[in-house]
Order: sequence, then structure tokens, then C-alpha cells
Amino acid sequence: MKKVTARQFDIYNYVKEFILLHKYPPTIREIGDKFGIKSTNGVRDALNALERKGLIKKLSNQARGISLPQSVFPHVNAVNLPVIGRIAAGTPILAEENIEETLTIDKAMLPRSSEIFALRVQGDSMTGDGILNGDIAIIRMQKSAERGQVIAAILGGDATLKHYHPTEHKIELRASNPKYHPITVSKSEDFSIAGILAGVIRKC
Amino acid sequence: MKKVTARQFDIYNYVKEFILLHKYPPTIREIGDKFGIKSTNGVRDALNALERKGLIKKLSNQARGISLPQSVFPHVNAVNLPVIGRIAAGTPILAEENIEETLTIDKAMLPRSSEIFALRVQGDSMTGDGILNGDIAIIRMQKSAERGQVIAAILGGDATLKHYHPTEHKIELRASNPKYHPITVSKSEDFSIAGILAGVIRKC
DNA sequence: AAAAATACTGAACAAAAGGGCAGAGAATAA
DNA sequence: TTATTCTCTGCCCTTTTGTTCAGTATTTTT
Repeated sequence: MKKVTARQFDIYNYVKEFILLHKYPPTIREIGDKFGIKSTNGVRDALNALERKGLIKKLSNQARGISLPQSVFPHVNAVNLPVIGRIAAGTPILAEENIEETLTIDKAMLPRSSEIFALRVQGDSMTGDGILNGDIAIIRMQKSAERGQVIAAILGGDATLKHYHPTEHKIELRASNPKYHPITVSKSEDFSIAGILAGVIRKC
Repeated sequence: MKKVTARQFDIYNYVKEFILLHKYPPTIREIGDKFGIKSTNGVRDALNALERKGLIKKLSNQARGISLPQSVFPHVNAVNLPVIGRIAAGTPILAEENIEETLTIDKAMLPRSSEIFALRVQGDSMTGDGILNGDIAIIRMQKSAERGQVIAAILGGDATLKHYHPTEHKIELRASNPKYHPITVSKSEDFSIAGILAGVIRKC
């Protein structure tokens, strides 16, 4: 009652492949032709069984009304995000001219429901956190950060990763590579937080 | 004669989105309902125009017989690869029971034409190379490696990342965190190379 | 200004596709 | 063994969907 028979599985597979190939499901008769089933009811029985067993869903009285609960289309778990190289002075981060390329990345890698972009890391100032020159940093866009977090800081025309250490009147941006000294910026300076670090991707 | 009108483009867009959403094309009447076109022939005209202009293809006498020449499915440049957690003794790396989850990753991140898998990093032995505990290492499967390369080594039941330093009779596996001493294995031991490091992914 | 294309209505028709009923042989489960 | 499920035929019916014809008003192109 629960097991899917070989025949049923064959038919399920055909439906799946048909959809992948044609971008629409087959009709009952198309399935019948494929498997040499002369009666539409033969196919109907099989489809009903597959529906009872939860492999497909039938939309009643609809042409090509077979749908698959789990999407058979691959890559649904991924999103494209823009990779930012340099930031042209005065432009918003996601401005067309700043986007170097796009990267496809698994949704599991991303924080939910927030704007994301990627930043190509230049320099070795964050090697203490395992962030190397040439890495791609995934940044969750937000205007504020907590003490000690790694932020993408916009300073002049460049975006850099640094630890965020605000004091009353100034903000200290610390590298995690001891050979770099902290940078201190006053709040009036041309500085802003682009977002905080959400991930790192490296190609070796 | 060549330009697509605003109306036609709206209809084209609706068809596109409909397919993305439902995995099958809309019927003429569904399009008509959406746009308040009461006659099927109204829609037909629009579809014929779209076909003349090469945006869609109509399959005659077929239910839901609209197809789009270029796939509208975001054929993102990505592949799915298996993430390996622990390696069950005696099993091949890609055995079902070793696969913890799958990850979608951009093709640009991968070396071309070779078998790839991902390995969840356990421990801090490779922090000197910016590889932290919990990171996901992308491994290109191969049986041999060059001196100094970072390899995924199978030792007993576990896979670990280490620098490969072979000598005449033994193999030295070096961590990049100075607090760990090199491991020396003889060639007869239960050791093998699973592959070499091709990338790193970290979720912060 | 004339011709062509656009953007429809409305009606009728034909083909495609889904659904249902009765039945039957074979395999499976109870 | 008996009951149930599976797999299928055959036929008929209904709904859905595509196609065609006749026409109209508007816009665009030539």
C-alpha cells in the first residue's frame, strides 16, 4: 500500500524527465504511448497510485496537470549575488558600475531575509581571521554593527574588512594581522558601514 | 514589424513568470483572464505576434503549447556537490552514508572537469592557511599530490586536511597551526589521499 | 492617404486531454 | 484461501484548450 512499484516508479521517472526536457508535464495519453498503455485509464490508475503515495500531485481537469511536490528543477537552493570589486566614489554599493561579476551561492550559506553582496578581499590585513587576499567575503548589508564584529567599511573609495571598535568620539578599525596598526576615523569622516561579514569563499 | 509592443511584452513576461512559477505554460484562456482579454483570439493574435518576433514558439494543437526558445529557467552557473562529514570505515568517500548534505556552488569556484566534493573541517590544525574549524573545504578528487600541497588525507576513519610532505619511505602530514606536530605515516599504513584543496567556504 | 499591423469582440468548432464506469487477469498481502 | 492491490482494456462522456472565421476600432508604418 505504501511501496511504489517498479512500474509506477518508471512512470514517475518518465514524468520527471519529461518535465525537465520540455518544461511542461506530459499528458495521460503521452505517458500511455510511451509505455504502450492503450487505455487512458491504465495511466490514470498509475498516476492515482503515485498521488496516493505522495510522489506527484494531480490538478484536476487541467491539461498537463501533473505537478511534482519537490521541484525537479535543480539549483533552486541557490541565489545569485553581486561581487563588488572597487567602489566608485559617491556611488551606492550595488550600483551597476561596482558589480564585477555575479556568484551563485547556496542559500544555506546566507542569513535569511536580508540584502547580501560579495566583496573581493584585497590585502592581508585580516589573515588572523582566516581571511586571505583574494578571498570573497559575503557581506550582509546593514548600517550598524556591534563592537568587535567584522565589518565591511567604506573609507574613501574603498571597501575594506576590519574589526569594528567604536569609542565615544572616534571609531577604531582594527586589522587582525598584527603587522597592521589600527585605523582611527572620526565620525564626521567619509566613512560608513556597508555591512557585516557573513561568510568567506576562497578559490585555491 | 520587428519591435515588440508593450502589450506583447507584458504578455510575454506573464508567460515567462507563469512557467517559472508553475513549471508549465499557461493556456490561452489563462492569459486572457489575466489581461482582461475576453476573446481567445485576442490572446492568439498577441501570441502569433510574439512567435513571429521569435520570443516564443507555439506547438500547434497542444494544450499549454507555448515554449520559450531560450530557457527561462535560471540555468545558473552552479552545480551541486556532496558535503562529507565523517567517513565510515571502509566505504568509498562518496558513499551514500558519508554524505551529510549537498551544497550548491558556483562553477567559477571549481576546477574544470574533475570530480569534486566538500569536506566539513574539524579542528584548528590548518588555521595558518586561513582554514578554520567548521569551514567547508572544497576538494578535487585525485590520488596523488605534489609536495607541500594541502591534501585531504584519509587516516583511519577520518578525513583531515594537511600539507603533504612525502619522503622516501614515509609521508609527513604537516598542520599549518604551529601548536600541532607533524604526523608521520608509513606508506603501508591505512592512509590515502582523497584529493587536494580547491577552495574554502565559511559561514560566519 | 493608404496599407499594414495591433488589439481586440463574439461565436462556433475541433482537437486534446481528463474523468468515470465496468470488467478482467495477475500479483501481493492478510 | 481470500481479499486487496496492481495493471490494464474498452468505451463513453465532459471539460479544457486551441483554431478559425467575421468583424471593428486604433495605431503605426509606408
